[in-house]
Amino acid sequence: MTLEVLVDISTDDLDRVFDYEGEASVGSRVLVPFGNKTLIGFVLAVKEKSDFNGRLKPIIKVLDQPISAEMIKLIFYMKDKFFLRYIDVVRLLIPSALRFDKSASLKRLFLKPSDSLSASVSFKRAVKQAALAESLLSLGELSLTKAVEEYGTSAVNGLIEKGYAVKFEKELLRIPFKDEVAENKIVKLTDEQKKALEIITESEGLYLLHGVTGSGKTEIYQRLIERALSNNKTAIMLVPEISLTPQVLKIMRARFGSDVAILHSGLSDGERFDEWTRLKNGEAKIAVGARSAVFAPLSNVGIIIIDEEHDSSYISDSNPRFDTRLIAKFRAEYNNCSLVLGSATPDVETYKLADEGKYKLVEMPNRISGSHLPPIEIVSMANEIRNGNNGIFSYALTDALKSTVERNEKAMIFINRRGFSSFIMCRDCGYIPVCEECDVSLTYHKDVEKLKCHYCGRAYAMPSRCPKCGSLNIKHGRTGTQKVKEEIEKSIPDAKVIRMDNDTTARKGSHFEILDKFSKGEANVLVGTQMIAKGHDFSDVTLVGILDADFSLYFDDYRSSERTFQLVTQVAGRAGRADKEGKVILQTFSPNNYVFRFAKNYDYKGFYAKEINTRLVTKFPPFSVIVRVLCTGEDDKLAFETVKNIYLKIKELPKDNFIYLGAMRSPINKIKNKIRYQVLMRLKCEVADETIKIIHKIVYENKGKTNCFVELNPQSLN
DNA sequence: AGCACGCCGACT
DNA sequence: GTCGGCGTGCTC
Repeated sequence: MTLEVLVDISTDDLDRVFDYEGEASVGSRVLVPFGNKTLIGFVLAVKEKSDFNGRLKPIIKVLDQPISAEMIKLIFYMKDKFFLRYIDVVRLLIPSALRFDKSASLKRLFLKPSDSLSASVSFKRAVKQAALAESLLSLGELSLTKAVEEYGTSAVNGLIEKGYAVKFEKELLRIPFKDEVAENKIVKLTDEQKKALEIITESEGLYLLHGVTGSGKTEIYQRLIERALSNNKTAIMLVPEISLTPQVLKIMRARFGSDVAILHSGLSDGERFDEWTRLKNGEAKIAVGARSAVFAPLSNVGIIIIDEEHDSSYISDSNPRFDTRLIAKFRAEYNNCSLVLGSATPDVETYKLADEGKYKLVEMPNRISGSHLPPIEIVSMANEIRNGNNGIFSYALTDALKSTVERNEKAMIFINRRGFSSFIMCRDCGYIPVCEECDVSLTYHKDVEKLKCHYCGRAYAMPSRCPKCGSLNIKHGRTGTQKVKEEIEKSIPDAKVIRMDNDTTARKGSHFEILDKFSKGEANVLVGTQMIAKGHDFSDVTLVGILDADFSLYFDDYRSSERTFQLVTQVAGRAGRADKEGKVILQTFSPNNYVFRFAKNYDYKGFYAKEINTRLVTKFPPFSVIVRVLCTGEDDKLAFETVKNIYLKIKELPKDNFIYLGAMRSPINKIKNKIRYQVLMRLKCEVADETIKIIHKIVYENKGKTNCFVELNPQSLN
């Protein structure tokens, strides 16, 4: 038989199948001779006869069959939809262990005591060896890695040399967090939850579950998973990477035990392989994880859930670029099961789909505890300055912090810090310069002392005084967590402040340590960036402070209003769960902005109505598609020639397809010594699909040696 | 991705 | 004369 084999090398030239002679089924992993070396390949199709003009080489051997029929279809779908290389998709589908380990065996080395070892053996001065011998005797065996970790290589080798211990191989699948089990609380559903569940289980389809923080969405998810399992099916549940905390995992383990397999970026290759294998061979039936878990090797999927559906981590913005939600939709359709997107603040684009009836909208507007969402107090920072307060904290927030600490309760202070470019704002009137063409706020570029629009590239002179009120107090800059911590400690000596941001969580696991300290009460004020916004439930947080709420509001992104609304809602939801009422203080220079007006009332629908109208008028997504072709390279001239060619070719397309089309230096025009040019455009929806196809083709044909990539609705335009 | 083939400069 | 630079092309 002739096999169409995809070879495990990621280049454009090799992004096609090669014919081989052999017997293997579709989805097999095979070893093939390629050129003068041997490579791992994947059988994508089988046929009787090859039309290759030459003699076919036979495959060397069939290794296993890691790719299911569904996944084969998914490969073609993703290639077509996201313009990816076949092999890059395959690499998403299989654990990396299958790409290197020749036999990818599940065997691992263990250590066990030999017959000559007994408790009476004396080790004299070899303390470590004695300790190792003791634990071997009491435990019977120890994995080699663990033995080395705890007792050191010399002790392990010493014991083996003396003949007291022997190495042996054993099959083992590691189960992450298997010991971390919380108690499984059986809860009674509220009427609202019952109703939501009823709607979702009525028929297979696409659902948007819009429920406020604390409305009990997790319980709904678990019931849906239970239902799938009892129908002898499997389940996939996706959560944003940062909310994939031990808490979440414990809850799932408590409910479903070892039926759960966890897939996320923190796993080692071995752990990932193990979890993948348990899903593949049916030992585990539920895949829980970040976006890559959407590729879980499950068959007969009964439910797919995406929690915090609006989270930007579901869109991969590098290397293989894809939208997890579309893949989930593909799998749901293939398996004829439901897809449930859950959020308190859905993506505006998703909500529009629900509005149009493409997703069935299920609503849970109330908290299960019956408690209210915490009231949000909006403080005008311009007013504070007028009243003589030039600090980071408003009087109101300082007072609230003091009394929270006095009452022995906890507070969270949230600093908004997205991206690394900054905008300019008048500290007196709140004026923000925007682009005359695009109506998005301008970004300050220190290197050239200019303000730039990231959507059209236009540059403006940096004003020395506010064009609106004439104030000289117009500036940029931001506050870090360190500074905030010091300020609090200075004004409230009793506060025990802990901070959490990229700097303090660089080390693996430090994330959890910080949250643990805060949870146990070793600290009573948590200062942090985005990462404190999600998922963590601390029962006794009664105050949430949001500093600089504007920072993301004027971020140079058409989604900045949406992001800010989501952020404020999410952060506010951290206050006052369980029995204690909480409150939120939001500091801003634009207290009258509609985002805050709607956020104050937790009025998502009101916000949506306003926002979708703005998008319609300004012709931003979902009423257009933004496409960016980014070309980078060390050779300025070459990169410039490339963008120029690509731009001119794109310009030949019907003018009517574009709302905007331009070529320019990228706003940050050099990264790691590589020059960056870009072609930026906004396409009309009706022609977007076909135009994007053509653009990909143009880029492919013209890029030469320049690095080029096409981004759709990019998260950032740096 | 590798690796062979191939055509011009500096060298024991 | 030759060794070797890496540009171009091919891999079923």
